[in-house]
Amino acid sequence: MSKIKLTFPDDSVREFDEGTTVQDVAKSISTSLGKKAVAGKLNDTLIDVERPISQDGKIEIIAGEDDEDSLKVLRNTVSLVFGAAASEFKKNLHFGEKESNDDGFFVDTDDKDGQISIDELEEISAVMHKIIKNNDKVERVMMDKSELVEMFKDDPYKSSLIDAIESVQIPVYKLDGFVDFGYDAILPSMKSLKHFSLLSVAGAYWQGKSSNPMLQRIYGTAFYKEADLEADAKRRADIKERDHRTIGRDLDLFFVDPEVGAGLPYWMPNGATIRRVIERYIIDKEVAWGYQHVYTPILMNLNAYKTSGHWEHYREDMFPPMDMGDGEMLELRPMNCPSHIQIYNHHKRSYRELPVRIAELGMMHRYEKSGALTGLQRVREMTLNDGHTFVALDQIQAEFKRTLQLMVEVYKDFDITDYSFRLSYRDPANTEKYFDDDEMWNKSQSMLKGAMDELGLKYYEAEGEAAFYGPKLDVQTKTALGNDETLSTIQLDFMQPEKFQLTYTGSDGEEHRPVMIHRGIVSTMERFIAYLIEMYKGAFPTWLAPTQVRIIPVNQKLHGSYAENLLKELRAKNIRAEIDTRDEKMGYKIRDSQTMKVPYTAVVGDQEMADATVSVRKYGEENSESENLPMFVGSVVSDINNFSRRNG
RNA sequence: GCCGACUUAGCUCAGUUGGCAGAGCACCUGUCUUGUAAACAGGGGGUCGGAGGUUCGAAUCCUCUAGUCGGCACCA
Repeated sequence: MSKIKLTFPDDSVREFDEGTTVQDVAKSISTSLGKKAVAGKLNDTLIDVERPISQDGKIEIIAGEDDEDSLKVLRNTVSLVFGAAASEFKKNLHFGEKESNDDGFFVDTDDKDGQISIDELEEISAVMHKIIKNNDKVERVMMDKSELVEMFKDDPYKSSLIDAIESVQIPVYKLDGFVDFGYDAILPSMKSLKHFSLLSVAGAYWQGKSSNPMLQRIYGTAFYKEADLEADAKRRADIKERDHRTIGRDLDLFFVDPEVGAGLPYWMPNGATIRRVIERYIIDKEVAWGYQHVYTPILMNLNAYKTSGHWEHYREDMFPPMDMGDGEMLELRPMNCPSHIQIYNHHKRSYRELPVRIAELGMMHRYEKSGALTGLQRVREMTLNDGHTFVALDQIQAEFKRTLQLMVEVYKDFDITDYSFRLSYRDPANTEKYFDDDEMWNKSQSMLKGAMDELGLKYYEAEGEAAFYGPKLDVQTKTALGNDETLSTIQLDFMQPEKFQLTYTGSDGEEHRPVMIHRGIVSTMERFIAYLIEMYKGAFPTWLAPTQVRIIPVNQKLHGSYAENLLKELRAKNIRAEIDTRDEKMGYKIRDSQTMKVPYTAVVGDQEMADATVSVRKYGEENSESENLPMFVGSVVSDINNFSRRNG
């Protein structure tokens, strides 16, 4: 028998017989590892413990209870058991795609006789527990693709999945008469399968295409330890507390009223204050960085959007045009770029002016599909912190870097650290969605990539995520619910300058075509504030908090004027302060101030009046401290001025 | 837009087999004059998302419609 060489994580190399399994390898290291091994990783690919290894390579034994890989194997196994249980429960059930990941697992199902309902999950769970109790082993066989094709010839989904598999021999798992394939690894024993739960039912398109039929997706999760499963359930429940819609209501920041328009948010005074602070901040910042801030109309003649390409490529997301009756068609703008092009075009431009940086808090309207609307995260009216820089070809790189620098600086002020860079390219298989110019796309995509490489920044690439006019660098974050969303974006656009025939006069006296860089730093006010609400869990840092100081007089009659005096001093320093004059007990007012997450609660009574102090309680702290008046005012001012960062 | 669930007072939610719409918080009034997370009492407030239907009778059953939520698809 021939030998193979396996390299272990510590770089040691050992020889094994060809056809040895992960199980054998684990046992050869120690008996206990042999027992604990749940899977192996051969050249970084997860494989089953019983899969024979027939080639040299890097090997790793997966034997943990809380690492990503072993959880994935566990969840694979639970989803196999789900398949067995569900097909016992419903006789004509078909299965689509499935996945296990660090959040849990899902299985897509389809049943012409009636879909699985949320109420049936409990019954299916019971069947699963029964299967787990009665079976101690999943049967593993290698099958020829042709055999499998025959076996599943009546199942359109499985047939299609088999079709997509390239190898001739396919590992197949059998459990209780249920046959399935497509798992990288399954647990060797059913012993550790107890702690799972089926979470929810949702629709999902077959193979992710909206033109395909919709299947029922069952979500679930599983852990090795009961405590982990409980902790996960708690985590899922806690997410609601972070949800910007919940906090938005509790702190009276904004509302969306379906009666007056879905996706059209109303900003209450508290939310409006946060927004105003951010708007002032970003305008000041951008002006300091050489942007010229403008105001442009939210309505524009439809012809401009025909010229820009929006009408051709973006119409689905636009509100229908208004027919003014005399041949004039007006359009609610979905983007600000054509407006800023008008600003650029209003004067004849020289190379000496470039880069020309035009910025605006631009209100725009997009007809988002009803199912996409979510609180402030996806709305139909939004105000974008928009900016368009018009540059010469040889200025692209420098301007791109400069914009990124601005972004990083702003993120620091907001303490945003959890994000990743995504280079968004067009989908080469679906080019009709995009402006048609292969050379332009290749050029601009490689320019973006080159700039990122040069900066040494980590990023990932995504096809099909580009704007219709050009590729983008997107800054990706996660919402409280764990969904990916784009916060900031920098986009390269060779198309619109062409369409609008933009020019500048070069040093050679000739007319040249500029390139546009679109960028949004603090996103739309709606999405950005939704993000901040979730990130801060509603406890805004002092510089952003709607109310920065709440003053509570112990007795309105005795301490009211002292409180008024304090209020006057705070407001003289532009601090957003208020007095709680309600006829309530102190404990009630303290509680309310904490619930509303006010950064500073200042209690004033006899003691404070006598010493010219305030009793200050910071948000989230249980103790209060006595501070003299000027010291307190000074500390709030410095807190605001350094963006409430702890280390100045 | 698609699949599923849901929609009862400003908010969170009860409401049995179809039989006089409820609670807590909030709001208003009064009493209490308050020392660091909810004082006490009383009061007002709902065409039960909207439209149609079944029924002697509908918050409850059926149909349509709008919206919300969880996903999917689409996206700042």
